[in-house]
Amino acid sequence: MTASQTKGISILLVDDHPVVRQGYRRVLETQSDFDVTAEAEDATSAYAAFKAHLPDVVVMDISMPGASGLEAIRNIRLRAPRARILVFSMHSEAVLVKAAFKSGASGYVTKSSEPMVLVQAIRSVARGERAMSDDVAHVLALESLSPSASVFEQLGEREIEILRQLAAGSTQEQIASNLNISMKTVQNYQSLIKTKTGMRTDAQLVRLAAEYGLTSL
Amino acid sequence: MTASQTKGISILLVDDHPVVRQGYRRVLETQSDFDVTAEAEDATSAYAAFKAHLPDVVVMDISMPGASGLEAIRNIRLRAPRARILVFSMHSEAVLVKAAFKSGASGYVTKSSEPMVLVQAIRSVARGERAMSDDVAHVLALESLSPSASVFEQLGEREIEILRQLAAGSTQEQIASNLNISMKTVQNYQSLIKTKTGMRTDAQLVRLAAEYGLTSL
DNA sequence: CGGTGGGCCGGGAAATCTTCCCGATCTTGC
DNA sequence: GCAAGATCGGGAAGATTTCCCGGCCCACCG
Repeated sequence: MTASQTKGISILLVDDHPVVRQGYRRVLETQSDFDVTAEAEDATSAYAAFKAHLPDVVVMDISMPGASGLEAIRNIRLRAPRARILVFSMHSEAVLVKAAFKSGASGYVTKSSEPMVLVQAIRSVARGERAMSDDVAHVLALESLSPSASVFEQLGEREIEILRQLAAGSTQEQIASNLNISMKTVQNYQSLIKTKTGMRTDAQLVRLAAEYGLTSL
Repeated sequence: MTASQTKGISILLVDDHPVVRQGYRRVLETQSDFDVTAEAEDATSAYAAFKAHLPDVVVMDISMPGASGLEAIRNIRLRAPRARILVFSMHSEAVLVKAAFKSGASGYVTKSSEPMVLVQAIRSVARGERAMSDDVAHVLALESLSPSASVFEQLGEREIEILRQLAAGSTQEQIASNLNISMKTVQNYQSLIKTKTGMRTDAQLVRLAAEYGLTSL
């Protein structure tokens, strides 16, 4: 049923910036066996687009407003376990990379990579392999060696997402609404995050998050 | 000497992400009177590229690693006061926008804008006009209405010092001790600072302070 | 299987922090 | 002297934080 059976690789682009999507297209259309069949601009519409087009590979930025990109990945993989998702992100911090793979991503390429790195990575994941850019591999490799786990190591995915939104300046109410949980739960997580990381104030959390690239600032 | 005299608008692209630069190119090359003559990938090389090509318009992302994009703007305008610089950013916070214009930018367009918005903005700044995307205008307009004209200038010395320590991660208790005042006073200041600046959470205060260079981070 | 551990979700209650009110002092400038 | 404004803090109501608890689901293991 997918377009991949006979010839090219069909691709769904997910990014909230139109111009960046244009950039994907420009790079990808130089490859005759690539076919960009759809685009989506947020996590929620990503699954709809996936269902409608059943692309061979989803190329996705995970730092999008609102719902987490990680959740979108899980969402897609839940209903389509054979989906191949390639994360294309500004950040290469180990926490994020590991979270992405754990959520079901097949590859991870940073936006600072040369365009051809993205192209090669797409081919790899389309073949069912894992792929990542050099810088990501470097980060992961170092991470796997050091027994000194980063502060984030001990944070669950939910905790990381809440920390990210907190650091971005969202109020508890907004976070609760974004994640469809109660404010009480947000408060409990916030408190838990502080004890786990050893931070005492919200301000320290912001700085911690910024240090690890969780927020742009 | 520049290429603009007779026909098209020559453009220098500055962004640290190759793929994003491809996106610029793709959009801009649809315009027959545009001519993307150079690219740069960081703030420091931006001036060199400007000097070498003397483009009519510089399209620049200001959130780049290392040196501040704002500094690059100032750098260019210092030696070439007639340079036209259009900021193209992910963020539209009033502080950033104002800082950009203050540094010498001629326009400000967010990356979430439709591509044609960027195109029109480039034409505007090439004509010597100011230009910005709707969302940026919205933010600035609201800002100009609020009694907090400059958000920051209206803070007293004591308020700024407390904001600085807060943003640095100090607890109320530490601040009170440092300044030899009661915690209650610190709390009152903190509250006052929020209302004056329009920030709602501590996290937003940290980001505000960081954007103004109040804290290193 | 059933048990165990972990992540996720929230209630309860006391402690703490925030907000918005108020008055006090002190300096500055007219 | 007097007004303005910066600094300092109390009081009280409301919101947040902390720490405790139990329930749910899922993955792993004996």
